[in-house]
Amino acid sequence: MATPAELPVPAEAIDRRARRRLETLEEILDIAEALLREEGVNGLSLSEVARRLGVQPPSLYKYFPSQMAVYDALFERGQRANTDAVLKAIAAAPPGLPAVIAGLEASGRWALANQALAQLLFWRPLANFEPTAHAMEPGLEEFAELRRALADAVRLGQLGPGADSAEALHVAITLIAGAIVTAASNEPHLPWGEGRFSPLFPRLMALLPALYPPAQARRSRTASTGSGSVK
Amino acid sequence: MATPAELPVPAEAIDRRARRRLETLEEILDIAEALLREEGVNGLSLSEVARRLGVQPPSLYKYFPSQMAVYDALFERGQRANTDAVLKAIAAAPPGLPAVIAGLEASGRWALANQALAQLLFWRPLANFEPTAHAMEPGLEEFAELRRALADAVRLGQLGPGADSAEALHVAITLIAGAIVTAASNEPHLPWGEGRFSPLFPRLMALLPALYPPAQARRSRTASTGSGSVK
DNA sequence: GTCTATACTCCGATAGAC
DNA sequence: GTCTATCGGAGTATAGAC
Repeated sequence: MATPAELPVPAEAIDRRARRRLETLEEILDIAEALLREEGVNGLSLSEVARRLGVQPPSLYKYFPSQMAVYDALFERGQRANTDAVLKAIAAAPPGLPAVIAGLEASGRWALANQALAQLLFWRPLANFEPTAHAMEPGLEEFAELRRALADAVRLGQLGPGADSAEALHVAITLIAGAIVTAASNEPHLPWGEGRFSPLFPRLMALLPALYPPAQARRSRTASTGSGSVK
Repeated sequence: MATPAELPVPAEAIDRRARRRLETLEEILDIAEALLREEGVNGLSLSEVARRLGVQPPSLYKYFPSQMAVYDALFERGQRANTDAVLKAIAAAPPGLPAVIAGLEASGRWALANQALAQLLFWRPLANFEPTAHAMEPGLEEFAELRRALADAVRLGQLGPGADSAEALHVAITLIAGAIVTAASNEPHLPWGEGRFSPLFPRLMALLPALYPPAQARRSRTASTGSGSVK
């Protein structure tokens, strides 16, 4: 099991060791994530992680220098998972506005299904915890991809030129964030699509063309009565 | 200082004692609120409260039966403060849609200025804490008042008849909640009105007439080109 | 209604042997 | 990279004297 110290260590063994180390890192984060799910966003205890991993607490410090480093890794993991859900939904939807809507909805579904991690990402429930720039990166990628989808929507004539802007991205994010936080605070046990709040999401998305009306819509709206009503 | 036990206690003394007790209760909550502000929503420690109050921790149990009871009182206090801000803004604004907007904006200002309390109200960052119905009551009052203001807006022709509904109230709440949570998570140190998110609030409010267009707007919109754009 | 004393559990983190 | 041992606290809550 242990490599005798006096023998030269073959390169494969180093790889194996590195791989094993990565596996342990992931295992620690799996346990930490489960703990957050069970105990709430402030429920991470390194002692409990060690207990579940079957090691003594000091051993964890070979993998993470502090509790906050674990939180930071969880933050990055959450950003990664949320971003993956969004990118996947965007890729699967027709380009343009449908992709924007699909991406935002995927973010909402993910957040309600992972509320403790979502709180870590979307608010700041822990004093003295500031995510590192590295942990934030997936979120930037998500923002960039949503903005690309908005630009597609402008190109396709689904939204007006103003939608190709940082402001439009922020509006879209505000709409999904509102749906998430109202659902989570008022109906934390209901999944996306049930209750009084998350079902409003399609109506909120219909507001994007109202805020950034495409040229055709402007013309057609003046030609027909009552089309000013959104959905 | 202490009333001798063998003497009959005058009624004023009982009142004084009750008043003094209420004062202490408020003082405890003041300290607890300050602690939340300093340490985050999960930073309430009864030992620290006792330290700052200048008593020993066990003494606090004469006022609150448990830590969760303190959290519940803080929850109610937050609801009360937020609701007061909203009601005051509604009362000071012209009735109808301006009152709705003023009320929601007041809620946003309060939330950004009291983020730890706001997290307690608007998300569920603490495992094993469920606010009591009593602590929720001010929130219900706020919802009812906002809905009255929406009904006024319908009566005044500022919004269409659909705005006199629970759904419209939920939409309005979703919009302000989105503004709050995006500002708090992305720019926690900026006050309301600065940064990339809370300044979008007026544009979001302009979406209410887009969702629930009043009769006149429908007519005037068909008569003029380009007015389909919101704001 | 205050205190002392205490029971009990828990935590994050470090030193140093192996 | 694991462990034991330990530091140096933290905390909530209760019992009981005064």
